[in-house]
Amino acid sequence: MSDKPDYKATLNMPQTEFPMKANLPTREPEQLKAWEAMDLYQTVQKATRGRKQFILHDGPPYANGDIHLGHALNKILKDIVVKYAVMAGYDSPYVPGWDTHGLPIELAALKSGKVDKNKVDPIELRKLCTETAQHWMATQRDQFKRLGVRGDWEHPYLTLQPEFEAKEIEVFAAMATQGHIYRGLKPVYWCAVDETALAEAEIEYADKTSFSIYVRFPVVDGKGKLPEQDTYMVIWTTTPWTMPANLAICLHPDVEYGLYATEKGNMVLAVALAKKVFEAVGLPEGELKATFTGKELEGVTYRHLLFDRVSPVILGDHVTVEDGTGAVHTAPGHGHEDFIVGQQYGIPPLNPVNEKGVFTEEAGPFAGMFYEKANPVIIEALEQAGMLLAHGKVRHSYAHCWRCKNPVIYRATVQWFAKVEGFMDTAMKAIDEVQFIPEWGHSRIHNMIEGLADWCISRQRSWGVPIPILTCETCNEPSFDEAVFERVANIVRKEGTDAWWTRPASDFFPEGGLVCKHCGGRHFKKEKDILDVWFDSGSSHAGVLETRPELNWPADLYLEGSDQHRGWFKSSLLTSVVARDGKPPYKAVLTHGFLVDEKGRKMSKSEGNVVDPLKVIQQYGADILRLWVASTDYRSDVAVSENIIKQVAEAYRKIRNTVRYLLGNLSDFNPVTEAVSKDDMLEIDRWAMHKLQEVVERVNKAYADYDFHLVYHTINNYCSVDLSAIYLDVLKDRLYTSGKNSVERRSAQTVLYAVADSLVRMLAPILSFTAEEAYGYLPKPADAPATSQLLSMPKVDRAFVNEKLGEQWAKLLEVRTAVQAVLEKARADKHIGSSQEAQVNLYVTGGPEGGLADLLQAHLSDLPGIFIVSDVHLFAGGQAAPSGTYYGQGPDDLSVEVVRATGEKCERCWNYREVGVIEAHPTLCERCAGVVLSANFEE
RNA sequence: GCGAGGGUAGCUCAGUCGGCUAGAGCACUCGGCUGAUAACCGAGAGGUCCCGGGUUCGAAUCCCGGCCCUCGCACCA
Repeated sequence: MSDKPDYKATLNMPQTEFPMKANLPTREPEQLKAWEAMDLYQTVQKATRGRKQFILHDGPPYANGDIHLGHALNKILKDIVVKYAVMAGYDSPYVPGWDTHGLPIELAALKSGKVDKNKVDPIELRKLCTETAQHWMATQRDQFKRLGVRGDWEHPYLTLQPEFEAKEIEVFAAMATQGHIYRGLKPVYWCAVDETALAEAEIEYADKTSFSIYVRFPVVDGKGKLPEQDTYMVIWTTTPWTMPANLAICLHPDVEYGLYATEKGNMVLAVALAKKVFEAVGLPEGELKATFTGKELEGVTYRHLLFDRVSPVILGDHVTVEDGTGAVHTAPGHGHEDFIVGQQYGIPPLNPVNEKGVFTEEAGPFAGMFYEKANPVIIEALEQAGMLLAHGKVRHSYAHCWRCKNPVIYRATVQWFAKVEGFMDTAMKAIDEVQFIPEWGHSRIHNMIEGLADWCISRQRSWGVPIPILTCETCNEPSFDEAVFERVANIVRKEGTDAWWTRPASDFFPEGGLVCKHCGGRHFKKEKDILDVWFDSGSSHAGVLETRPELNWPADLYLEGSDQHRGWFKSSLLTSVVARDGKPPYKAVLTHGFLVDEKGRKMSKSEGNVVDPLKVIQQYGADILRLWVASTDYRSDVAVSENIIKQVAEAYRKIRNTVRYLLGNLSDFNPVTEAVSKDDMLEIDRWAMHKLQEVVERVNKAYADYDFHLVYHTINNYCSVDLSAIYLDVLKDRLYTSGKNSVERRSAQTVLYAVADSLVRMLAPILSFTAEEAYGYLPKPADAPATSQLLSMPKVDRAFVNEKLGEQWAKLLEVRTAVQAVLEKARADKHIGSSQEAQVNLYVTGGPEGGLADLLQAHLSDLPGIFIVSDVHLFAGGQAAPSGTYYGQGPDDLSVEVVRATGEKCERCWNYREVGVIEAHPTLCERCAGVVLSANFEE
């Protein structure tokens, strides 16, 4: 031994290669490669085969564009659920999917310029669409993988896969053969310039100047309420060209209508609007002769003078008294509400406008005119017929085609529908079996289905699954022949849906040909429309759960944003209850909210508050994004901003450092051979084990309840308070200065190992990268799995649950807090610096048996360690009160005094003690000298 | 307009059979340590529990009425 012994070298300082700096953006991709190399997904699947299943069925995102934060939120939540399920003992396969058909992809393909929009062959276009969809699917797949999401990425499901399409056709067939599919007229947005129907998504609103006309219709049958001479219903409209299609006038049942005598006859209009209307038509306000509710006027009829047609007055809740006359011109062929209310009264839509926007013969004198050009002509005709009260111009918001920017019209066209009425009750009954999380999801979807109109499932496009209907060329009646559907499904299963376009209709005939049930015709044509993409994704429960051997129908869980109550949850439910015997496709539905910024505003490019997940990954790492997801209560809206991400990154560092410190103190610990049994543990270590059980219990419950933010907060608090600020701080002296193999040190390490091991497990579903990294540094038994993701969740070890111990230590920690307050006073005056420079005197008057005095007395030898001071003196039984400069009150009647510690600073443990008791080590306290001596002896 | 959900420190969240002075972590400020060191420990400051009524001895919590935000629907004749 040299003259200047290096006592620091005799300490057991933490040692670990686990880096403090996470450097996630570079480390994570390496981890991903390692997972790829070990085929993580299949490895987990193999290891969990045969267990009880928990199937989360992935809702397919639309394969169009890079992922945004909403995607990331959704996929990370799913990943947490699935990883927890596996760790909780289930076989939980995860097959991700994509929605690959539909308009946005078709438009993107058209926009690519590789095909001529006006003369493109459907097959050519569909090929291009396939490429577009595949491209984005691959892009998104890589981005999802980068998030650390574990799934069967090599075998995802796509709605364009033949097997999926065949199943979808079978679902359609089931609906059709049960009589739930029909063909009908429905007004859709129509661009007369592009000559195509437009989806809602292709509409944009812009200001437009329109005509504004007031029109009167003479009453024919007043139903005993209205006079039939010189009496008129008065309406207002901004679209004169829809007058030829007028088939009704709609009133609100509860609005008050007045019969006004004017110089132009008796007029019926809403009382609330009378003043405005008379002003607008330039008449003195008429004399109010009688009033009626709308309801009382139902069934009154009036004459359309341009077409000599008698039509009814009907009722509708959509009527308001904000504009117009309170009596709404109703043309079921040209308006959505008009169509619906018309349906209720059995008034079929009249559409005298062709696909070019030109009036047909049905429009009589206006036939051949472009609808917009007809406006002034019609106004003139109304004037001639004595119907026009006034005309002017108005500027208002109006729907335009997003591609050609021209105003669009509503136009009734032939569409295919699912008759929801036929299975609405079944659907509502089915959801009673479903668990909704949060619970309000049930009423939300219930209300939605209750008010559901028929589902328009046809689209006049090429990129999708065809409606597999053959129509008789002779009588134009559709065939619902089961054998045809079966044939289509079988061919599609082999060749994909291109076959519908490439093969002749006769290829889909059953053996022996097809005969029209109505006219006996033998020639059929193929339906040209395709199915709504919601029908695609709505069939995924059949197309995926029933076709993959590792999955099963129904799913245990669907997990999507709350907008999917109206979307995927609904469409899946509707197809399922029809095609699968009234059963819902899911046992539980979990929803998350939407992304907003710190102020609660939705994310939008124009607001500049959009957070890009790819950038967050680049800057902070996927684990930060994952931790952010876990930190939020996702059931309501989820706030995110640069600032919030930064804060999560801070919390991450705390957790990481805690884990690092644990690992550092376990570098020389073998949990198999060196663990200390419970009975040999120090009391504070048993208390730490007790606290760990509490945390494990709370975390398990939080996971099971999908309360991931409680997992986050529990672990965060645990790391900061119980571990870092209390237990680990107290432990330092013992870990560093005790003999390497002493029971004191091994006892602490036994706890630290349990804590580190549990933390890795509890964190694995959330901080998948970091948990895996830490797992690599954790001492492990020989049979430990190759990945942290195959560990089980820690279970509460009842042997360590000790409520009494918990209470006692809660009290001791209260005393500790009081001591720290007094230490702080002494420190503020520079009386002490390190707390080890202090001695603490505790004054307490005995109190009841088992009271504070007893508690302190029993733990007297532990107290210096707990307070991290050099000495503690206890004065129980009413001895002298504190007389020093630094004192304060503790719990009960405890007084705390801080004085400078006596003795000298031990060079090794820095406590103030009597040093030099053992001559060989004149600067060490007796304990340290002993440790050093026996260490030398061992060597 | 209708339906659903939400509003507690700067941030993320606890807190309901109504009950101590509304809590935690982080961030912030100040201090300590220098044997977890781009760490660690301590202390402090920080709140009109969205607003206004009501019930009650007592309301973040229950009731009524507003405001704001989010999702969905409807409307824009």
